[in-house]
Amino acid sequence: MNKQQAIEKALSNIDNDFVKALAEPARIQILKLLILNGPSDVKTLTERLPQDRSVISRHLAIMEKAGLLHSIKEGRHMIYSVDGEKSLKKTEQLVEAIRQCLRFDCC
Amino acid sequence: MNKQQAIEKALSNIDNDFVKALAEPARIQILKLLILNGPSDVKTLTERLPQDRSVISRHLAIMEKAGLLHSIKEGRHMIYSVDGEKSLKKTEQLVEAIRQCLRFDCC
DNA sequence: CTATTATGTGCATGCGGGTGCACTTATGCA
DNA sequence: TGCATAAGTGCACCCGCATGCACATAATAG
Repeated sequence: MNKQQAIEKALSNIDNDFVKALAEPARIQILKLLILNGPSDVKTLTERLPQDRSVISRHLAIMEKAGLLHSIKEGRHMIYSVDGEKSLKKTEQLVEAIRQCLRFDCC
Repeated sequence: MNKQQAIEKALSNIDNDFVKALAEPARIQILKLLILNGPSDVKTLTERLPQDRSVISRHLAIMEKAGLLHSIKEGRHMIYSVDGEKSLKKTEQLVEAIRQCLRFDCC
């Protein structure tokens, strides 16, 4: 594998959806609440955030798709919680991508 | 320091400008070219990318402000290159923020 | 069975930001 | 001293997306 292929491979590990999910302050606030209070339903989160319930619902969907959260249905309630394992894995994958690239940068 | 303060402190280490800089595919392409070909001026980068020169110039400014790149002026040319040290530092700061948060998530 | 509650989704709106053109500024060259 | 080249910036345009309202769907309570 040549240099260009190696760099492309490393950069392809930067999950754009994951990074975009982290790039929105409102979503970081949701993350904070979920970590602070544990698994929560949409209504509870909405009561502690300025945005409309529908907005929170959409943010949660984005974050779940990105691998930050997972959800379970409990009757009428959707309980969202941090997917710690997958989040950490994705984050470390990001660091590794950057590391691999920087390894080429000096040569 | 209580739990909420600890989480807020950890999350405040998520540099929004840095994450946003990584969240744009066009900027990842620029990063790729800089790693592959080493320090380059704006014109050279533009010749290998579909966007207008002014667009590339603005992306470079954003990336420099985010800590991904640094630049030196050489006559008429602005030479941009990857700031490996700072990039890696910022990335690891991001992982550490996530790690600290997840530490609270289970308890 | 009906009313209420929780959630998701279609739609319209506004804003941030990526994009390109034209212009300006700075620097090197003849 | 002109002239060409490199880079940054003001401006306009447009797209993506966050936001909120209204409506639809699902599920529980009475």
